Amino acid sequence: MFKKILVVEDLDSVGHGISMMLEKELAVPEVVLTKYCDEAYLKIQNDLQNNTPFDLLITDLSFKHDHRPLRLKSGRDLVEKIVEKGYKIPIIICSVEEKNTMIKNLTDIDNVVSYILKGRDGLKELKKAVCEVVKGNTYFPEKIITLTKRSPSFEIESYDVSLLRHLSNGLSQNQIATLFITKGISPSSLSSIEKRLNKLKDVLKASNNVQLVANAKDIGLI
Amino acid sequence: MFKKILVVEDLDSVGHGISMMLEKELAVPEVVLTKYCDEAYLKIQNDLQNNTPFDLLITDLSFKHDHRPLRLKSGRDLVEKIVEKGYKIPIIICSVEEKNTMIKNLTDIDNVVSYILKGRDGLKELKKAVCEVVKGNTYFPEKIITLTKRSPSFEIESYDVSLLRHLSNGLSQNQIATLFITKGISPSSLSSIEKRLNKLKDVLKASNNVQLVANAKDIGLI
DNA sequence: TTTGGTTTTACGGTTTACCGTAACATCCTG
DNA sequence: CAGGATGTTACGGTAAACCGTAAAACCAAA
Repeated sequence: MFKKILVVEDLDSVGHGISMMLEKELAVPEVVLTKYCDEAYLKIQNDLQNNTPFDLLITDLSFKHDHRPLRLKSGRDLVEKIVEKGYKIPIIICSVEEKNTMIKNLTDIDNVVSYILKGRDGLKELKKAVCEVVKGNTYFPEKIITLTKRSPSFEIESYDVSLLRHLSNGLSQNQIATLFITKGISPSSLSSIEKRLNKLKDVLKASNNVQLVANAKDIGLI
Repeated sequence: MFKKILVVEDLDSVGHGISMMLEKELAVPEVVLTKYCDEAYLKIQNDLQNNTPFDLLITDLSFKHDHRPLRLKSGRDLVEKIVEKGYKIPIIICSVEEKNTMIKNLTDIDNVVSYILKGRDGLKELKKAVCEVVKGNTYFPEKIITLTKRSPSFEIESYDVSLLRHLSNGLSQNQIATLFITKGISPSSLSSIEKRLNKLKDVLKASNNVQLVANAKDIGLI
């Protein structure tokens, strides 16, 4: 079994349930529980540098925001940060999120070895997932597979997602263009960004940027 | 302490956390856990007739629906059914639901002696609540009181919500203006709509309409 | 190297959003 | 009624989004 697992979950009731299961039922010697993604990222980074890395990350997706100013506001942000840094830690996502595009985007990531829907048997499913992952397998319940299969065949790349993200964060198309230029992301011209957004508007049936971002949020793309 | 508590919670991870807390920390001898409101109602009714009634009901509000056909689809239905029957069992509601009208409606009910927001310290709060309720008191956290008693400095009216809805549906400010004119909704001028949107941008910390709608979706306003 | 097709970029024009300022209307209070 | 406070509408200028078209750059195969 895993020796050291990090659980990221804001609701203490859920967090206790999960860590209890890991400790009592699966006899994991070290379970670390944190309620913030920022904190989780620091722990992962820290323990990696100290040569005592986590064997597994179990994370929720949506987190309540309180007084604290946060850099990583969701489990998705955390996962993307880990991928960006090239960390090889396996990740099990445990969420109530059922939007298929969101699930598809996440399960496409190599680190994400399992996606568990919080539900009436979520804890049982999570236990099964951990048992499979420790053997080097992935574990995706039937419901997750059907949800992702049914996803639209339009291929929306990470470029499109980042475009929508920047838009939803209040950047103008022009600002995104200059940002992409400085970051060396291509295409970066305003014209190309416009064209790409037009394609997205077509796919997501939106008539302007506002509706585009709204629809993207509705289907869990961002 | 209470002798017999019924916990109604569909997510097993949360349910385990709560019943564990009640049994281990508060030494409640009998904790019954159920995942369906219908089942909960039958148990309450049954044990009352058998002269072994529950001392307390702890219930969630929103429940996932699966294959089972349900008569009571939410915690609210359950509470209202109990009130309708005149059962005197005290009720603690434990939910993520933060909408003030919903909270206000529920906390006005006599049976509802506490409302706990599931959050980072939800379990701790629930423990406090049970300890107060057993003494015959009610327990409403500060946040609940502020949510019900006083509305925020800037009250977001249904007008604002409809404005945001129309925006998210792809209408331009101009189109919304003409729509409001035909519908007789006031204010309807483009200028007023702009002004109202500016206020909303201020409140929701958005720099343009795109971010405004994105943020409104994030906090569940639309 | 040439060719054809795709992607990226450039540009001009129209509409809409954005942001002041100010006039007009309404309501309440002294 | 006068006065102020608030709410609504009007207008003008700048920035950005929107929507064509077309040139330039890129790439793979002939």
